[in-house]
Amino acid sequence: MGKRKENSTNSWNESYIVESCDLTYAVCKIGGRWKLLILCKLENGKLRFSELRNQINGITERMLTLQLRELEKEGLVKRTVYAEVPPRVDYELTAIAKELVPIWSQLSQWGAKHKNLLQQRT
Amino acid sequence: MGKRKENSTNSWNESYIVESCDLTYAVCKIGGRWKLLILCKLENGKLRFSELRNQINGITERMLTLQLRELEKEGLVKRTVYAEVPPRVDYELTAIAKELVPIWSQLSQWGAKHKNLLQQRT
DNA sequence: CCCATTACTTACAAATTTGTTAGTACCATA
DNA sequence: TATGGTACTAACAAATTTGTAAGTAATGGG
Repeated sequence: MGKRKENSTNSWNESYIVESCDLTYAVCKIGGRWKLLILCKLENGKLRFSELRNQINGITERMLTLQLRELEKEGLVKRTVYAEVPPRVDYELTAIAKELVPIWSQLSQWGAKHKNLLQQRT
Repeated sequence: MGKRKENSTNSWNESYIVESCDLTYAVCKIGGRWKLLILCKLENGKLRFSELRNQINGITERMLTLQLRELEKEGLVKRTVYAEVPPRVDYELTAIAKELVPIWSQLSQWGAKHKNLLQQRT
C-alpha cells in the first residue's frame, strides 16, 4: 500500500532527472557519501584500489567497490586491470571528470567561506 | 551489536566534515533530494511557501518545510513572516547562497555535456 | 457560528543507503 | 602443502531519508 517512491536521493528515476535541470543531474553524479571523496583522491593521478581504501578515512571495501563501479558506469572513472597475481587494478579520472576539477575547486572555496561565516555567527 | 554509523549522506558528524575537505562540506550543504531544486527556484527572487510547493514537482509540504528549515539554519535562505491571516511567508537566497549561482551554472553546463556524452555511448 | 485559506506539525510507515562480517580466486613463495 | 596478498562479493542488518495521512492555528467573510 502506498505508492512507490519515485525517486531517491542519488538514483532517481532517470526520466525525471533528464526532464528536470542539468544541475540536479550533475549533482546526482557526484552526490552520495563517498563519490566526491573518491574523485578528489584521483585528482592527481592513478591510484590502486588499496591506495584509495587507505586514503579515504572510514570507507569500507564494499562501499569503495560499489562507488567505483557506479563512477565507472557513468564514465567518470577508468578502471584498468593488470593480469597479475596478486591482482592489481587502478583507477583514474576520465576526461570529463577532469573537467569537474575547476568547478569543485570553486565549490571548495565557497565551502570554506561559508564555514567561516557560520562560525562567526556562533 | 554493531557500532553506530558515524555519518550519513547529508548530515555527517560535524567534526569529520570540518576535518575533511571543504568540498565535501560544501556538497553537504546543497546535497539531498530537494535542496538544489529549492535554491534554483529562488534564484530569481523571493517566493512564498505555496509558490515553491507548486513549482517543485513532487515535493510534499513536509519535505519542503524540512528542507527550508535546514537551508535557513545554514544561512542559505532567509525566511520572512508577515503578520497576516491567512499566513504569508516568503523565502529568498542570502548573499552567500547567491555566490553559488555562478558555480552551479557551470555545474549545470557540465551536467548537460556529460549527459550528451553518455547518450552517445548508447 | 462555520468555513476557507495558508503554512505549517505530528505520528507513522516505507524505501533507500550504508555498514558488518565472512567469504572467494588467483598464484607465488616458504 | 599451507600461507599470504589483492581486489573484490554476498548475505544480512541497521541507520537514515523520504513519503503518507491527518491534523493545527489564526482570522476574515458569509
